[in-house]
Amino acid sequence: MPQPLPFVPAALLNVAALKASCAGCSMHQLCLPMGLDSDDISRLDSIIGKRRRLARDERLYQMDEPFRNLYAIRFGHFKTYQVNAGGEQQITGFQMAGELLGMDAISGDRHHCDAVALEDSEVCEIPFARLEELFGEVPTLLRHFHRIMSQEITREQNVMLLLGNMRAEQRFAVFLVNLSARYAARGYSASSFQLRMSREDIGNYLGLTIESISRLLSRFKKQGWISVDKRELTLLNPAMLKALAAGTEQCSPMA
Amino acid sequence: MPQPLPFVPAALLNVAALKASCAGCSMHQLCLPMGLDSDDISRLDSIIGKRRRLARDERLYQMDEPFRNLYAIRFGHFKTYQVNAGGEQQITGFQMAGELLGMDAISGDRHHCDAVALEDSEVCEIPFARLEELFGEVPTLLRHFHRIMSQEITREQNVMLLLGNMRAEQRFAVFLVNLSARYAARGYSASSFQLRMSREDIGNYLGLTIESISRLLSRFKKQGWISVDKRELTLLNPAMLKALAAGTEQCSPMA
DNA sequence: CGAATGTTTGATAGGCTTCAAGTGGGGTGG
DNA sequence: CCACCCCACTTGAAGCCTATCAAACATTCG
Repeated sequence: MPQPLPFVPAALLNVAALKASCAGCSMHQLCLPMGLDSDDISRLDSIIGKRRRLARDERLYQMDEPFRNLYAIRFGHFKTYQVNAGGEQQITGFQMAGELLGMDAISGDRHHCDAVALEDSEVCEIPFARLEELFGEVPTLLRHFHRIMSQEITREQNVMLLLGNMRAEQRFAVFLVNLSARYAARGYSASSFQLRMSREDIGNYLGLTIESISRLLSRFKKQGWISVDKRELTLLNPAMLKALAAGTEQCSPMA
Repeated sequence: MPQPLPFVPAALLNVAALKASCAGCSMHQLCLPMGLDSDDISRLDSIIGKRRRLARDERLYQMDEPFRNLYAIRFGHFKTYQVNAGGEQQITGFQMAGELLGMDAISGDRHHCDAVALEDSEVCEIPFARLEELFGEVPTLLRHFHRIMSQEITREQNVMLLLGNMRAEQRFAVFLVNLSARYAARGYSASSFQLRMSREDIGNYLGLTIESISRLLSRFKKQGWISVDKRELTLLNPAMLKALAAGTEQCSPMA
């Protein structure tokens, strides 16, 4: 089921030309065109390749595939994961509308992980070679691109902190609070949203098992901090969850 | 004690002008100027700020400090770490000569972690604003910079895999093999080197305790895979360590 | 309706942490 | 010069958090 695009006047969505451009995309305030004037946006538009729709579980790219494009998510959700020699996989992130996929492929000219749609989704193909050409003409774009890459670095550092130092309860609270903030930034409810990923995916991302995630959900529910029905989630006590995430509030045992 | 600079003809080192330039730096094949012709290297030289020496345990920058410069390590070693609200710290990386510090600060205009010298070290200050100007004139430099940032992203993804999926033994093997490869790339011995960081730092980085690191060192020594004397380390069975790191070889219990 | 998949819950086990004590080297001050 | 102390490290014992194993339950889809 495709995601609704909130906060975009219907008039804009009805104009095909605009709809197919960055200016008309509901995500342009969060995505690559952030901060560009309309002139520069149209320059960016001119290099954007075709849009690509993916069904749930469809793969956008695969590890070791040659790198040609970055991808901006128009709507939908993705996960990215690595597979090591032993066949174990580690999910390195969940991405949503307005976020950029593929930056880890720049250094080696081939993709370093797999990207898979968690639901029916659509991305903009951004040919990286042409983007590089554009950097010379649009310094604002270049600076914003650097910020995006840097942000990805800090995001991963935060995950390292999570995986290296936190107990299961805190990890899970961080995960929920993070999702909440990102939905809020997109104009969705901060307290009520749908988990697009399976319990197994969450566990893999957080360095825990599916059973642990299930138990955490049950415990948080029993404490009255959240309510869950399948993948429909509501944060009933965001303050407590934030305190848990920050480490202000103590961890209680899993039993 | 300052590190020796290997593989640089003494003639070069004796010319002060060259010594102070990227062209004369033993790390220019690994560092920012990689792949630049001599013309572009001198352009890069012209924007490089002052060199800065740091004593062991001295801090290069601190979290939340305003971001002005990237730093290229000329010699020595650093660690970078985050501190969360609860005061817990997580080391996000160990950096050595030829590597770049501070890229995580671009997105927020302030440093996202602390950087501390593990021994007497020297860095080149690279004013980021001037570097950005130079990007417009030297596309090769820009492309290499993107590769460096992307490489940092993939490095962190590998750490996420390590922290999320691996047992203590495998983590430690990955750590040793990684150090070995980086020293080899710098012309040092791949099998024999000094650990510049404390056991506690290693443990913090790998998501383990100092006691676990100590036990791992003892076990690896007992197995004949390494020899250790204080911080002097020799890999006696690199193949086994690589197999452990890859997950090909099974983990044995810690007892 | 039945098989397959995803999830929940319980019992047990194990790997690593925590707590504790001891070792050893380097530096300092007498 | 040497005794002392401090710090980093090592080693042992016990406990806990989470994984693993197992089974039941729910849901989806053919």
